[in-house]
Amino acid sequence: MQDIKKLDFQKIEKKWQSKWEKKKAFEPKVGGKNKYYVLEMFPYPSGSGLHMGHAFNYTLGDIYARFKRMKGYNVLYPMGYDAFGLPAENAAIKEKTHPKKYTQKAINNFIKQQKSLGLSYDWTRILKTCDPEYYKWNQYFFLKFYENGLVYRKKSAVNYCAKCDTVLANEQVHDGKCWRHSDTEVEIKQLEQWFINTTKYAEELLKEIPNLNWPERIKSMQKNWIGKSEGTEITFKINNTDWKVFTTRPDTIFGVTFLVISAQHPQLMSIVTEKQKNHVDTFLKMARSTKQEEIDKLEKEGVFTGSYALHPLTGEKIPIYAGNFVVAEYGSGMVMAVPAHDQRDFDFAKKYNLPIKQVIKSKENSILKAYEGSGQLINSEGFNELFSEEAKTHITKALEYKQLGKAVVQYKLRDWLVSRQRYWGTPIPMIYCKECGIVPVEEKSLPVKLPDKVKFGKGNPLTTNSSFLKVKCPKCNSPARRETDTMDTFFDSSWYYLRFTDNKNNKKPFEKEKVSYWMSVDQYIGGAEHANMHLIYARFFTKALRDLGFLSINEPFMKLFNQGMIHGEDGHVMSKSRGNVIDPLEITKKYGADTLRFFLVSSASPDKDSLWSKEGIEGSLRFVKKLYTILSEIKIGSSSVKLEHWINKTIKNVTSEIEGMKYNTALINVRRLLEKIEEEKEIKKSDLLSIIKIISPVTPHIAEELWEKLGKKSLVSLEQWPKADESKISEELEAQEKIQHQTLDDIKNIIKIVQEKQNKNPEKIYLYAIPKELSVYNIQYLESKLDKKIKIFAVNDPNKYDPENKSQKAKPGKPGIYLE
RNA sequence: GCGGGGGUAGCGAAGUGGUCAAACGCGACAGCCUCAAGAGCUGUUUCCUUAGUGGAUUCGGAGGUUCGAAUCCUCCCUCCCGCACCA
Repeated sequence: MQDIKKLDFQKIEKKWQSKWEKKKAFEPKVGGKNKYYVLEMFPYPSGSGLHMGHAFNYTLGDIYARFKRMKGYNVLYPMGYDAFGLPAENAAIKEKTHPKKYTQKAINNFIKQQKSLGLSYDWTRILKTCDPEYYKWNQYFFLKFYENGLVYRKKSAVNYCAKCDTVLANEQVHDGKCWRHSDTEVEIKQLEQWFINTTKYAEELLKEIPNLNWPERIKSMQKNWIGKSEGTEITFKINNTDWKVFTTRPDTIFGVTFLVISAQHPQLMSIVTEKQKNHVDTFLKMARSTKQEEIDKLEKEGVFTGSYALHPLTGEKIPIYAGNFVVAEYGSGMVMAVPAHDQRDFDFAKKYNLPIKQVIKSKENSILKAYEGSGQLINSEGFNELFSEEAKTHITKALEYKQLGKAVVQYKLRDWLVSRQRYWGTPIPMIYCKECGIVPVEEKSLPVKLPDKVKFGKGNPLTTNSSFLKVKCPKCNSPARRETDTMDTFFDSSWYYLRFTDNKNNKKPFEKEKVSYWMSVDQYIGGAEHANMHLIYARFFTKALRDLGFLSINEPFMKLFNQGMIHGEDGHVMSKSRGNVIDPLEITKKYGADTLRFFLVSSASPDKDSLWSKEGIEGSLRFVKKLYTILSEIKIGSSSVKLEHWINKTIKNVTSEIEGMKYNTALINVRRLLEKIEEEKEIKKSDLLSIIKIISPVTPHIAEELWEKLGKKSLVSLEQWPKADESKISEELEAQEKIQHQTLDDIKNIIKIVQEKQNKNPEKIYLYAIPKELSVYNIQYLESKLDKKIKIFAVNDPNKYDPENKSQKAKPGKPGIYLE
């Protein structure tokens, strides 16, 4: 019996999945007022297939898409594959196959698994970024960016991962290590690379954050990443050349007693004197060999360069040190040190016996610590008595007047390094000509196709294909060399949501009309790990494309939802090495897709982490079966007033809870409703249909099956979401129901006590209600629950049977009770 | 250090000023069903007390506001996540 039921679910799922596809149920067209775009972060198709996190992510989106569709929206809900990338290339090499083959196989597997979950994607809009039809537009945008000064090539200190064998963007370095290899220190190399001018949009990226309906933590992460600080850029003369220094505390300028230049500063050697050269070299050797982990605990160290700078306001000679604690890439890589008012400078000064000059009044006259707060200026000729805030302005103005400084804004955000020395990515459409220099590929020659035939081994595989490598210069026709670097795959994922709106267009990346209709994405769903990567790049792209006339929106994703993580039964993150991985496909086979979907969204609020549990999935199976059984077996007739109350109340609650993505509590309401239905003999058909509708986003397969069983020819997935009839909701009725339950509990309690204490087994029950409430008690219900005879009297009934005068105990909402 | 989010009954998890000893699930226990097991069904699940009552103690800890606090305020402890010598 068990097994047959399980098999039924399997069959039902297959049946409806193919019906949805045949009937093109989920393929929207441009048009209509209420568009709604639901999107999950598209997956990287790994060879190991879908994991539970994917299943969870897509279930969340699917429920939402189905709900919005039934609410009458024209819903765009597409799926694609972030198919380029290093892991595929490496995996393919390992398996001695081609990345293209490897990826295609992985994608096919993903599609199969996603379909088996019953996800309502518009499969005609599918896209994969490794398709030339897609990456052609990557190249096109790259050229457009180049034309508009948003792409440039520059030699600079870049991050390099030896395991990836390529350079990385700043965002891909986590804690000094490669984002893919947490055991690999990133090396700093001086290389010439392609950059995208993301910092041009730093201010706008920051400014718009408060307007986004995103989780706070993602917003704060982006804010920190962009890292705006306002301050003053001050010029110090060193050997008659200008050196700039950035500070947020120009009010402390009279407290500067030395300067510190970063040990990694490219021009460091130019200010090191002959005499100090040896010292500096020794120091650099030591500083360079320091590992990232040690930097945390590292003491501030430095060495005198031998040079002095002139103080811009006092003209004093200020010694310059090279230091290990100054970040080369931020500001100008050199800082002015004010030991009295900056703890780091203080530590440094103490260590090397440098003077400490107080310029801000502080309450405590401590010499153990720097006073970092603001206050009234002292020892600052011409600015004494001023408070920090006004002093900042005045001093900056004074510097501006002397042309030795200006107010500036600094960001931590760096330009996006996009070139990668790897094969499996979009070729960068550039050509190097000996005569003409860097020449962009002409638009009509796009796409620059990734050649299949390359040798994998050391270095960039693209250099091994000479017919790819050797080209003619588009300008002068002389022999030239093609760029062999490919693009960071985050380039691909920065605009895929736009391509979904018009994925088959082979003349343009997308039609403006279509993109204007569908964008922005109304609900985006994905993990938090992309806060400072994909989500920043995509925002940048949208703004850049807007300014190039492709779009008219400012932000790609208005609402963002971060799902929690599904942990293994042991409480740890699911991982192969821990052996706690649960494969969604296996679960679907064993318990059915509806059960898996139900389980994933019922155990906890979807934004929180939750635990996989065998008992949990089995509990979900029990419920889904029960749901199906009860709804398919209940007699069609009329609904009681009580049932109507519960149905409408449930519709009302479930609607608002799904809207707010509180699927877990929505399902609790459904559970309660089912209990109420169980207590009934029959139900009105239209009520039953409404119930099937509200369960259909979460358990779509059994919903369709039940819908069909009731003689419906349509798809419930495309039906109108029911509206709660407020007039049927009666809190009074619910209160009365509570009284029944309370009375039932009371009687049971008394029976128990009587049985235990008096060893009697009462057979008859007498209730004494206050006259007004006589009709509130449902004697039939109570009798059926207790399997005993019950008589009810009004407390003032002169003929009542009440040997122990229990009627005196009666209160509103509580009858007197006598048993015998 | 900075920023964000948590700590609720055996476990998971709702609840953000009264209707809260606190939904729901899981587990556990008891009963029914059954030859038996599972499934299913019914009930119990902070403690004491009790013919349905009354009381005590609970929502990380300590204080406070309030007629009233899991919910608001202050301080502290603790866990998770992100950034981190950014001048």
